[in-house]
Amino acid sequence: MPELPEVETTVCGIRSHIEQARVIRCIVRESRLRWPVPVEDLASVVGCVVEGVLRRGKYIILETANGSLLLHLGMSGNLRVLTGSDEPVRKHDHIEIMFDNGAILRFNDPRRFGALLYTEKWQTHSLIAHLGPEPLTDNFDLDYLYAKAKTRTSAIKTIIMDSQVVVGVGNIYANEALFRAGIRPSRKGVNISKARYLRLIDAIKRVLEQAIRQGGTTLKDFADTEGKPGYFRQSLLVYGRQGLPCFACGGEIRQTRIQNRATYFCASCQK
DNA sequence: ATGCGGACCTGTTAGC
DNA sequence: TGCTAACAGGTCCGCA
Repeated sequence: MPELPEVETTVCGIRSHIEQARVIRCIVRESRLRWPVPVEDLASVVGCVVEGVLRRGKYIILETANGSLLLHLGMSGNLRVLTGSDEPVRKHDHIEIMFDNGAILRFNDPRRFGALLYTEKWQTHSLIAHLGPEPLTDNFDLDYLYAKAKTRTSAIKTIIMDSQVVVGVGNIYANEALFRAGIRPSRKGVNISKARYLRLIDAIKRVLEQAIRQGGTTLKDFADTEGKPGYFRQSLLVYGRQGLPCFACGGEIRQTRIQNRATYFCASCQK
């Protein structure tokens, strides 16, 4: 489900409710997520104040003085904030984190590709330590990406979806950014000029920023922390549009597979 | 060191 | 209508 904009939307949605609130209880109904939820370790943060709600790549971090919770939404995960009257527990509501101000964080994840982990120091955690730069910072620039891509033999789409190269670019936004940059997803990264990498970096930043402004992309079931969908779907130019006319030239959008992921492009606009 | 396929899951949809 | 297969927003791991 979630790529960077959806995770960012989620983080912004929960922050005002739980920052500076104290964790009073964690309920784990289903511990079989991507990795077993370390129920014992979660006790470390009970009684602690959430001092920061951060995002690194697609990981959500709840920071306390006694360690942090690391949350990943996987493909189908969703976080809701409950405040008032409780809503009934539904299928796949696996985890609940309760706070002293009455707020409840409820994690729902049908496919269970998501994760909840505890770490004393998230910055050096093995899942975080080797991540590439954040795409919306100045660290993600032409010199960096050009140098990085030159060492790779794979398609540019594969390269920008590699979280060791840059975090947060999932399948939807990789397709969208490559269309906006006029680059064929299958083109080898080594065969792209500096000028075109500049367009690509610009396109990645623009598409992610726009998606964040619109609350992410709801294809089927993404919802923000209040249960509302994201509206970037209406701004998708190629994703899911196979057989339909290209918005730029009228040609037919084609679908193929790269790294076994659905890939969409316009053969005349993207070379 | 990089690249690829498989693995982890459930739910929805397309096809017969 | 009903069964089956394919596919879905992610990404780690093991092997070549």
